[in-house]
Amino acid sequence: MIEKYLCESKEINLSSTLDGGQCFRWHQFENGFNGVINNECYFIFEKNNCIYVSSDNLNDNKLNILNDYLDLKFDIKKFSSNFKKNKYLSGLFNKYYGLRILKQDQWEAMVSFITSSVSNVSKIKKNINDLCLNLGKKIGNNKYDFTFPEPKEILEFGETNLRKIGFGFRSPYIINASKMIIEDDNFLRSIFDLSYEESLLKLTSIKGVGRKVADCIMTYGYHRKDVFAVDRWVRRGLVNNLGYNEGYSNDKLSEIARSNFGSYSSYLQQYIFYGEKS
DNA sequence: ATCCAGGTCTACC
DNA sequence: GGTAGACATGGA
Repeated sequence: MIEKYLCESKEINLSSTLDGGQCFRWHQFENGFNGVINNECYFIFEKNNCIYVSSDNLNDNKLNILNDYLDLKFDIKKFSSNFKKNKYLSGLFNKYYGLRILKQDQWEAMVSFITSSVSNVSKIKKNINDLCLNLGKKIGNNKYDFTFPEPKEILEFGETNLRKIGFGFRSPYIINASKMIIEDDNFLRSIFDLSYEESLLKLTSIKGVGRKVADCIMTYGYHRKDVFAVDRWVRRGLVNNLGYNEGYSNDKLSEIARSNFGSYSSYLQQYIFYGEKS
């Protein structure tokens, strides 16, 4: 295990970022979190006001991957300075400074957010980790060091077994998504090249993916910053604290917020979500 | 116990 | 284009 410096502690808040509802398989251990990126295990931790990472064969390439995954190049200070006039938003930035949006794997994000519908973070975590424990390959010594299963592996596991491990009515959606990805091996990759509207259309062609889930997939899996996912929590923030019309549907609110905030959308949404939940 | 959870689909107006 | 009801399950 090699250990390397990543950044100062103030640059990233590990618990709100790695365990704040945008991803579901980083696990707290002592002063940090264990997790998997690109089928490799990492431990990210805090020590002496700095963030470090340890991992096997931690070379420059893996360090770059990690910097990218954690979105460390994103300038939170510059971003948040655009909203100093707004009491609610500047309050969120003061309170949760260091919360970042992770650049996650597309397939994992897709399955995770199909699973998220009418669920809660602790149950989504249970579902997603059970899926990996049952179907993933063991790649490390910690309890949750498993790969995320490929579409083929999930398809072979089948709807009945997904129901058995607690995915409920989302089970057929995940099976169907697996089929679509297998039948069109360019499906996931192609979305990187599409406009927002085209991406939305393509993602919502998957059963179980509506606008909200599609927005989450684009935000966390495709790393788009011009996306404003509106769920029941973000809705509360928009309506109660930013003066948005209570009569509007979540879809409409998402559309309006997105046009108001442009490339600031995803990060604003993340701070609002975290703030409303806390 | 009863309610609620990062919604979506279907059927129908 | 908008909306009741159904949908599985587990945590609080």
